Amino acid sequence: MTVYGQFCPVAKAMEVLDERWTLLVVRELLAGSSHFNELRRGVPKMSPALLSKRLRSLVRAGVVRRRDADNRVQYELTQCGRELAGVVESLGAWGVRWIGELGEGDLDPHLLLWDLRRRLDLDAMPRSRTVISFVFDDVASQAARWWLMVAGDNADICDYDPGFDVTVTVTTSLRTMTRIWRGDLEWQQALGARAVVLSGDRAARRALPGWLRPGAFAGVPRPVAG
Amino acid sequence: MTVYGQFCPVAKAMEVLDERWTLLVVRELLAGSSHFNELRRGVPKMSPALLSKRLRSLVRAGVVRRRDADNRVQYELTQCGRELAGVVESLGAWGVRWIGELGEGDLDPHLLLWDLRRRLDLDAMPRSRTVISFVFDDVASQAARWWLMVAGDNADICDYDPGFDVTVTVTTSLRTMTRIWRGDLEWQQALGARAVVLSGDRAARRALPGWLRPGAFAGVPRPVAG
DNA sequence: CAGTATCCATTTCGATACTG
DNA sequence: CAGTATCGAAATGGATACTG
Repeated sequence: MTVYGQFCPVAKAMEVLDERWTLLVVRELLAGSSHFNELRRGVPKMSPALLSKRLRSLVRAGVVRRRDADNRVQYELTQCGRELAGVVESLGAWGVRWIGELGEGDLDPHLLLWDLRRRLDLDAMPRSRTVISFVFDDVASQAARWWLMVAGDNADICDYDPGFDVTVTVTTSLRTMTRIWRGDLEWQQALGARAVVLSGDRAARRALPGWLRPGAFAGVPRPVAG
Repeated sequence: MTVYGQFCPVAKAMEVLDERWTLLVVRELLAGSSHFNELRRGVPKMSPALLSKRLRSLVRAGVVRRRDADNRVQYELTQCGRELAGVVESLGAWGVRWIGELGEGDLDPHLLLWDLRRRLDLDAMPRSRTVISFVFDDVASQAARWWLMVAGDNADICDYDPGFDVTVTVTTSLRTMTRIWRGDLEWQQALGARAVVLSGDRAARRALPGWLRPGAFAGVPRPVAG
C-alpha cells in the first residue's frame, strides 16, 4: 500500500484497494469463496505468493479475517469488507456498460464454467442427475469440452468426460457463451441465429436457458447509441 | 494498463482504473476541474509527467476527452467517464466510514482550503467582500495561516495576508478542521469543546459554519460500535 | 491444503529541470 | 499554460519450485 498524502476518503479508500488484484480477491470473497485454493480458482492468473500477500494486506486493513476453522484456514470478509459490495457492484455495472470489447486473452472457459456453476438455478433443474456438456468450437481442443454435473445440491465442473449420460449438449463459441453470460446477447437471439445449438431431449433443451443464469451484471442496461 | 485475463466486468473495469492516481484524477474531473494545472491542484503530490500519462490513458480508454478550447487545453469527462461518479461515490462512502485514521502526512491545508473554497455556500454569505482567515496551530508557520476571500461570485484562497479586513478568524488545528470537513466532528461539538475558536463579529461567527460546507461524504452515516 | 522461497526482468514513479 | 525530458532508486510481480 502506498500513500497518497490526501485526507480525501476516495484517496484513503484507494490506498487500500488500488493495488492490482485486490478488488478481484474481494469480489471472490463476496461471491462466497473462503479457502485459499477456492480463491485461486477465481483468480487463476494470480500467483499463490501474490494472493497470499494480498490477503495479508486485506487482513491488515481490516477488510478480511483469517480463521482456523475445522483444521482449515478460512478467509472471510469483515463488516468493513462486506460493505465493499457497493464498490464492486458499481465497478461491475460500469465495466459491463462501457468495456464491451473482450480480447482473446480475456476469454477463459474454466472461469466461465466456474461462474455458471456458482449461479446455477438448482430449483429450476430436474431432481435427477443432470449433465450439461459444452463444446466450444473456437478454442484449442484441450479446453474445448466441459461438463457441468448436478446431482442433488451438488454441482461440479469437469474438463474430461465424467462418463454419465449427457442431458443437454451446448455447442457454441466460447465468445458467444461469454457474451450471453455478460448479458450482451440473449439466449433467444443466440439460438435463433444458431450461434448456439442445443441437443438433447426437447424439454431439456427448452429448459436449459433457465438453468444457466447469466452473470451478476447481465441485467445492467446498456448505453443507447447516439 | 495491465490485463487480468478475465472477462468479468469488475476485472475489465479495474484494468482501466486500478493504476495509482487514476481515480483521483477522475474525482477531480467530476468535481469540475478541467485544465491541467487546475487538476494538479487536486493531486499536488503527483508529478506533472505522471498526470500527463494518466490523462492520456484515460483518453485512450474513452473516459476523458481532450480538447482545445479558446487556445487552452481542456479535459472533460465523456459520458463513460461521468458514469464513474457511482464508483467514486461508493469508494468515498466506504472510505469515510471505514478509514477514519489519518496520518500526519494525509493532512494538507492547501487541499483542505481548495475544497472548502469549492464547496462554499455563496448564497448563504454576505454580498459584501468576505474574508475568512484560518490559523492552524499544529502546522509549521509557513503553512499555518490561510485566507479565503469571497467577492461576489469569486472566491480565492491565499497563503499570505491579502490585506483586506478579516470577517471571521477560525483558529483550530488542521486536524480538527479536517475532521469537520470529513463529517467526523460537528461544528457545534468542536466549538463547544473550544477545539475551534471563532473571532469576528457575532453575526458572522454564528453564520460561518453555514458558509463552509463539509466535504461530499460528510453525511455518510458511520458504523455503530459493537 | 495452504501456503513459502527465491530470483530477476520489468515497471513504476518521484525528483528535478526544462521548453515552446 | 501545458506539458516533456531524464534519471535512478525502489517496488512489483511473474515464473518456478518447494514445504510442513
